[in-house]
Amino acid sequence: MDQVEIFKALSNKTRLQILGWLKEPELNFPEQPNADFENIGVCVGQIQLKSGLSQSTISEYLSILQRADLISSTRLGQWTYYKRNKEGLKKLSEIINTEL
Amino acid sequence: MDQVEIFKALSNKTRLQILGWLKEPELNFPEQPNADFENIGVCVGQIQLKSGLSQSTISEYLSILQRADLISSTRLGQWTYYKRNKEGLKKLSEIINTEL
DNA sequence: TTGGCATATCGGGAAAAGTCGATATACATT
DNA sequence: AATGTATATCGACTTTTCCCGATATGCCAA
Repeated sequence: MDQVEIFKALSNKTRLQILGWLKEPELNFPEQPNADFENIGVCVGQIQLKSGLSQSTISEYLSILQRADLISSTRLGQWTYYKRNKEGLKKLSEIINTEL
Repeated sequence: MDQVEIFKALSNKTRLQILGWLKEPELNFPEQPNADFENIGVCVGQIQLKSGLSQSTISEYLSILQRADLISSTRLGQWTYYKRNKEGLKKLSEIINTEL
């Protein structure tokens, strides 16, 4: 994954917020039946609702974050759940500490 | 400083390279008379030369990085020297570790 | 198998970023 | 004061990003 793409993914207010929300899903999203926040994540609809942006925009933003390895997704039935990707975030932290 | 602006500053290949070069100036730039790399930094002309981009572009890139608190500048005579800003980089690392 | 949701993808218009050459400014030397 | 050199700013053009509505796809229930 290109480093520039990681920073591009982070250079948007809404996308940064999404990552922040996913860090503490219990605080930022309503209770979810049949899907543990920690293991599975938060579904697209909830994230969209919270963001106030259109469905298509949020879907695209999530895929940008995923391509940058900052989040990962799980499909369950008709829902897609997204959660933080700890490895990707750790790698980013290392880039900053060792290369910049 | 807005977090988004920090990530925008980093979402460009050349600007990332500049930060990398400034991390180890002795390895990346020729000897400089009258200006210690550690204390004062590297002058704009050397950075431009190494980047291959135009003078105006590099001047602007350096000011983008400076506005994001990632580098700082010192004017000495007709030269402006830029160096890494450790505090800003540390703050960035903390943002990633605590907010994302 | 038809209809209804949830999500993804497509096409596009507006705004921002990338990058340049030309010009301005600031300082140093003669 | 005039010239030369280093850097900054301006104006313009091209490319990319933002964000939307419309449409497609995938899955489930009746």
